[in-house]
Amino acid sequence: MRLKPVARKSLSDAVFEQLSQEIVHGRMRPGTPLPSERALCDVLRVNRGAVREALKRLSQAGLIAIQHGGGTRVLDFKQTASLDLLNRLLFHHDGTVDLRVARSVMEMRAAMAPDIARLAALRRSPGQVLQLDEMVAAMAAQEQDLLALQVLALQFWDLLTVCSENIAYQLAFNGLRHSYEGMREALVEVMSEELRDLAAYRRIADAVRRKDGEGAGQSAQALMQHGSRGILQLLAALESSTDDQAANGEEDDDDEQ
Amino acid sequence: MRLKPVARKSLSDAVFEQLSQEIVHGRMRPGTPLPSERALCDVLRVNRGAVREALKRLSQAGLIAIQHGGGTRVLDFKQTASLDLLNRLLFHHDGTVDLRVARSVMEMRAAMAPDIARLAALRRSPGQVLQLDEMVAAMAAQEQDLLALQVLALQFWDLLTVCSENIAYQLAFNGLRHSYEGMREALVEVMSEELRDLAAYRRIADAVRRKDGEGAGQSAQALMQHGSRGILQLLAALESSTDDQAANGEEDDDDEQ
DNA sequence: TTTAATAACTGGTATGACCAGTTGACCATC
DNA sequence: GATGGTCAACTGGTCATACCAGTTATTAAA
Repeated sequence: MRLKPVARKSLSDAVFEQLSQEIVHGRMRPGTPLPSERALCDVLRVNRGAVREALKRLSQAGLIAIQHGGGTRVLDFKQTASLDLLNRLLFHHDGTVDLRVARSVMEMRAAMAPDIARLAALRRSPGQVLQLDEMVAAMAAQEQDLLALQVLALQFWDLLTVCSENIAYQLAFNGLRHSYEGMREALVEVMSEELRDLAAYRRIADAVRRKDGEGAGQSAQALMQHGSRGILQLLAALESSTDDQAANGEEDDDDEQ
Repeated sequence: MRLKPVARKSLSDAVFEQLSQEIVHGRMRPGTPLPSERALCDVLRVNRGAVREALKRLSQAGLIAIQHGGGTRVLDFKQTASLDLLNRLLFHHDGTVDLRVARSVMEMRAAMAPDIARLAALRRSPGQVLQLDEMVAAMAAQEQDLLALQVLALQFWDLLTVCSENIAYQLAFNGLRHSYEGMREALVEVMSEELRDLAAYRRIADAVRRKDGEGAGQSAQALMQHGSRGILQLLAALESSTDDQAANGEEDDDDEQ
């Protein structure tokens, strides 16, 4: 019997959740005016303060635009939202994972990792080298447990990102991690090849010790490649079997003129 | 006579601004408990609703953690915030640009651009090819005006990111763009070499037309490299001339053991 | 010493009033 | 016909005052 802490949501959280889902899943198109705050109070049966707190958060997240006296309208979140929206986009309303979003996350991960490793090698402190060694040792000790390896791998990359001394990478990593953790357990099998490749993590850590930026980058790229392969294959297979939205033309087109 | 819309901030915006600056600039360390909502009302001379709206936004931005009944404390934003915090980090309290943050943005940009171009080449629609052509043509027409070129280049990359059909890249690009626009005019000179290299943009657009992912990626990498060079040199020069916080040891160390 | 009740915090919700900005209809003016 | 003023009916923004709900340190009882 595995019990989890009961989720406790404040009213404004619930309002935020409902409205953001409506917007993100396309039930409220960009440009659509939102009901007035007082109208939302009526519909949602909460006080105006709760509604306002939620609207302020939606505004900050880039989902809506509020104008004093003029009303509130839905924005195109693809142009205005930031990475922390990923975990909301990751799941369909039925709880299944949106594979296009998952693929996006894996692609971005693969592009960033080599440069993170490269910079980490150039800028790491001596103490961080030791931390990386401990990390790799911990992974070697957990070689059997894929889930534990996955967590450790995440921590490994977290540490490497800190070593890179690049605040943009750190913040982007935070956003990616939040969404990645949402699908982590679902991916543990397809990523087993990457997770078990302890030698690759070793190579990265060694290159970082040598301050060998290129070596670290290449090792990271190799690790990402043979790790992402399985996922991309899985996604391609699932996509070809679910051609439900294939309304428009497919590949091998030429310029229409 | 160039007039701009007058800036109008709501109270909760002002509160959010003040508190986030306090946190981001390190005057409130992670773990520090915030004053209670009622205490903040007293200090800031605003009603509790305004304070609560601001706190909810700070919580969503990953800067604080609110616990019902338990109080509110400051988080380590480097571990919990997302990319949209960049534009707040970019400026010191005196208004000058934080060069470490600027360097981070340029590095991340350089790492993402080649993969964005690669994916765009693989997934673009015929219509998007035409849009890219128009974009390059518009840049050729503005060859003299660096500021206009900079704006167009930003739009070029925006379009390319849309072509990549990678939602993570799109969201990350939004975050980077917001911070980039904050330092855009300051960088126009150092980036002139990149902005004037219309042939490179042409090469990328052509590779995208040919669905040549590798070609597009390489062209993008080349463009980024010779564009970022000037900036990194500038940053290195400025850093070496301002060695004020060089309390700890410098390079060429070895493992302490 | 341990445990249970409690008082004094904390944040969360509710209500009703009023201030302030926007919009559109209407109207006088030019 | 175009311009600018007036006004009513929206919209969001601010405020004060309750009270509910959860946490924590204190205190009294076992």
